[in-house]
Amino acid sequence: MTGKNPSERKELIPKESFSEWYDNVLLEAKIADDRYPVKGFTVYTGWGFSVAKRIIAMLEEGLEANGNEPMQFPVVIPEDSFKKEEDHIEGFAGEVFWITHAGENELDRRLILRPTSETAIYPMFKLWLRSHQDLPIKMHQTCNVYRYETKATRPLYRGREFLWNEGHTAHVSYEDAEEEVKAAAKIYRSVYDRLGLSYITLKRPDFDKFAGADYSIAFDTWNPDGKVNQIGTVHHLGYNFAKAFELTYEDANGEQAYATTTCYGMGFGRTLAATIAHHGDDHGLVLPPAVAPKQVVIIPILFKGKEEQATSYAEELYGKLTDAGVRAVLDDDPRFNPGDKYYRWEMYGVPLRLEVGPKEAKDRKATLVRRDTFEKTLVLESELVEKVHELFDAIFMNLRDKDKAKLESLIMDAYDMDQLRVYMESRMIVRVNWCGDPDCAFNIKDQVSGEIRGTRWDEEEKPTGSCVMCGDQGKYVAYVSRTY
RNA sequence: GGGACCGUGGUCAAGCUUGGUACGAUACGCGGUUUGGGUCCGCGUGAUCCCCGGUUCGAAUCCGGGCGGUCCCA
Repeated sequence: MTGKNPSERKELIPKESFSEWYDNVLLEAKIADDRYPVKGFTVYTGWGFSVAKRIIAMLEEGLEANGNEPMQFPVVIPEDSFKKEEDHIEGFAGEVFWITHAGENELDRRLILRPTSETAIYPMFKLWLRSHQDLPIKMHQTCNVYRYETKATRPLYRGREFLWNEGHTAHVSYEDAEEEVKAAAKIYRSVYDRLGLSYITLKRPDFDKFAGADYSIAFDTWNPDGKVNQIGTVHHLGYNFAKAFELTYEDANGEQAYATTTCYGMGFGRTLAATIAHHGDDHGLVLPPAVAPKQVVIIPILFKGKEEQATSYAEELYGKLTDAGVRAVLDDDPRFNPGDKYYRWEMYGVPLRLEVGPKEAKDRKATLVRRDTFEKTLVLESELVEKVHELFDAIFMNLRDKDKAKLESLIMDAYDMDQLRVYMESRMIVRVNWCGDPDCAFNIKDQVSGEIRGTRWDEEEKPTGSCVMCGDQGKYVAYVSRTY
């Protein structure tokens, strides 16, 4: 695409070339701009952040319905708080940003930029917690966290600063916390479901759980490049943090007892990336109507001398849709041709295009074009709003169903290492029998280009043979994949 | 951690071997023309060729060092 031939328009980048496609879409659809002059830090731009905000709102609404209060904790954490829980330090120490100076002076007490907020939150929980009547404590916050990633960074998938929502809760009993884990998982799933994203819910193997957790649940979703994208995690922290931070309360019998805690996080960059990467096509984004900043774009087709009919009719329809609560935009810019506008709004992934020309104006009709299938429907003005909503539903269901079918087509079963290797080479998500021995997991990681991500959490899968690695009795059905 | 590649207008780029301050496209702005799938034409804006040093009359180009970025493998 050197543009040597001026008559040749910019070619669309096929989605098969995912990397190139993705970089192009981020910029063209104003999702994010990766040219910020610090590696691993990305600017969210207008369209992308508008979508992100809608995802954030969905999640926050769910969490608050669950009783999580919204809060905002500071971004800095003192060194001594950060170092209270051993496993936690070990897991994160290598990737924290330190604040060591203020002005010209070295700080007596060094600070870190939160890589996650447990160690910021628990000292406050300790102050707030006196009796069992104070429990549960449930909060959430949407904020940026900082991790000095050493692996290759990629906009929205892996940055050194990323936007997420984290929930933190403290409970009377281990079982209560376990219920909270389930509740959080349900809220997360409902967000992914509304985005039409398919995913697998895995319990991470012990060697890959959150630093300081009893166990970790993760939502892994497919990606066109064959890696899986972890879009959310929920952790039962047992008593690990409660003991380290002395989260105690007086129980009903007047005895001091330790609370038990959970935490969970959803990365909005990755969730947004999944939405883009799953549903997008050669023409650009395809957004689920629920999160599209604009749901319908109205394009008047103007003929010389007849502009007025199309324009005023288009304005009328715009008002009608807006009144009905549809997020519509009227693109009546006279400088561009309809074709130019079609390409542009397709790149933005607007679910429906409404074309109104002299024909429609005369007949009081409208032509609706679906972004996902490009299918055209001619509707009467009187049934426009109703039809628009029907099409939104149809688009959503189509995206969701295609997504599900895609995930299913990527999951393969392998019964020996050769088979596993072959499937990994073709970038599948592979189900294997596993004895549960971490050594076998490490050997698998060593021998193929993927790793054990975990076992199904939401449903039980019974092993069907011997461990793919060592040949001993299989105890679990594990999922192996490439990863970000 | 190991390896490969790359830094030239906002973006994509030619030029680099064989040194002479940069071909284009796209984007953006203005004017006109057109408008049911990227209309065409004209004019214009926009580049310390990543940085520092060296060689040279002269460096985007050659040499040394640095910084930044991308990708692949563990």
